[in-house]
Amino acid sequence: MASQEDVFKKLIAHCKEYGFVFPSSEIYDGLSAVYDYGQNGVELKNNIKKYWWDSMVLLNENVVGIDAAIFMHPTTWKASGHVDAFNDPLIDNKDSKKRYRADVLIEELLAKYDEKIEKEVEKAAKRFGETFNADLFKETNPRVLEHQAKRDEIHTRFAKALNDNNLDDLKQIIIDYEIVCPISGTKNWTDVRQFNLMFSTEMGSTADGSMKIYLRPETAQGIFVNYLNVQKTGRMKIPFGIAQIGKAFRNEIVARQFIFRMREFEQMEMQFFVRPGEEMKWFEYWKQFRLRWHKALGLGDQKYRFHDHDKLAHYANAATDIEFELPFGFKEIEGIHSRTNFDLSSHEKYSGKNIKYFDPEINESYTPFVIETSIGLDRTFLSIMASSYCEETLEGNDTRVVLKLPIALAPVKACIMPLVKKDGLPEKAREIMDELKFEFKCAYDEKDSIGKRYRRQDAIGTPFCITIDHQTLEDNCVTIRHRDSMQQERIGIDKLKSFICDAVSMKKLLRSIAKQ
RNA sequence: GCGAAAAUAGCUCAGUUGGUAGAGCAUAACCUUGCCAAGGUUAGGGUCGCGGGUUCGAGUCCCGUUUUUCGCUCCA
Repeated sequence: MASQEDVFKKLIAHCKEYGFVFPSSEIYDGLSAVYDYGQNGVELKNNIKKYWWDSMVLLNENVVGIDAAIFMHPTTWKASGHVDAFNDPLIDNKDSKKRYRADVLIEELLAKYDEKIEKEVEKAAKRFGETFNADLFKETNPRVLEHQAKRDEIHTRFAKALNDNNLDDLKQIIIDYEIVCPISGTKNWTDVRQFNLMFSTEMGSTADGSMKIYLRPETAQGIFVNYLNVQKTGRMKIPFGIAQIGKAFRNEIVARQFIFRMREFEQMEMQFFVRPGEEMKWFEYWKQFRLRWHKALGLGDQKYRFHDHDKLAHYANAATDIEFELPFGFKEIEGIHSRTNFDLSSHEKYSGKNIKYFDPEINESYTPFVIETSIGLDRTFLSIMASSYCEETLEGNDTRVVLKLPIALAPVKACIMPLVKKDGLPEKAREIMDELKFEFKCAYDEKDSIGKRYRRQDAIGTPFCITIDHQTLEDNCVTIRHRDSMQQERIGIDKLKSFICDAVSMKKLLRSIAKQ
């Protein structure tokens, strides 16, 4: 039996070979952990987006959408805590494989010199008794002066390195003063690296007039800073939600596992604003709603599980992940967080603007609490691809690779093929295609044997193949061949459109989410 | 980031002690067959990931580098 690892490798190869996912800038050797979606990938991705968007915005009358810019005012990220939380110079010890803040290591060294000086002072104090003048001692004792000189020397270099943001100098200090790892006791250090997960760039073209801005590391803040705009212009009453789909960027130190962790990725987020004290009720509601969304895809209920967080982030008072079983184990696909009023309060503080909501029902003004549902689009894409990829052995030891994608999400819904490339069959096939192409994505194929053409469509997950044969010209019926069962049925051309429209519609999925 | 492995045509791979880059599949054209892939003829496609070095000569040996996969680490 093929190991899970092999399955994953095959899936990656399949994604490339059939135009789902390509490595970015491949002709230049690629760019680490950045991928492009191909002709089939983009269709699948767009369908996932539509499924999510419709489930949020159509099924919930108190949820509306926005599309905020990727660039935001830099203070946004101070308020959200992103700037302070992750802006440290880090260094790894290669032996213990432990990571330290370089500035903290140096500060500890300075503290050691302070300790040494204090010890000298204490010793002297004991010797001289009450007549001891500590300040005078510090200024004159050669050992203290030596320590002090060394300390000052380190401190000066340290301050300069920090001021210049010079990581090489920081490392040089660690090397020059022989700082060792507290665990391994060795001096085998990596270079010092700035560990800021946010990508930054300059806005404004003149050197002195420019401003450092960030590519958003999450889409949520675009919703928070707009919540009052939406509430007022949309006459929204709490509880209400704002949905958004968009790119976010994180400069991950280690980004791996294909499109599971990328530096540029897409999120589908909804922030739901509730009355303080009612957040747990809504947290539970959205947990169940979101799980129904996943399960409606029919990938297998046993592949999902909740994972509650023990350690909560600085903004949350409850958090759970929806995990999905990928070839490399159960992994987080979606997070559902009770974010309290951390973000809104913080934006209120930093902006100085009053963004409280006046609740007419209880005649009170308050900062709403927030329940967030945040799903990774690329991870969802991967989970769907991984569980749809299927190698089948058929009669006669024949094999086929088939992508059993949820029909509503398939990139191509139908492939129209004339049985032979003559006798007017191609013309008839084109005629049918010209009618269907207004309804859904169709493909046309007349090359190679019919069996070969079926296999090609199986590989990209096309649910229906429509074959036009000689009999079609007489009775106006075609053969529909089903992807999963490989069964065929005859159907009148006049019924074709409604048959496929019905089968590929997202309505069935949406209905099963709506009814509890 | 550390450690290990890998990189040759779109895909899967072969390439001997260093001696003129190959196969199958795929792609395109034409012919043939016609309901579950792999009939015939022909064509296109590779400075062997990239850069150095050793050598008369490097896909092959050495060094560096990039990318990918795995383990550890990290993941607001």
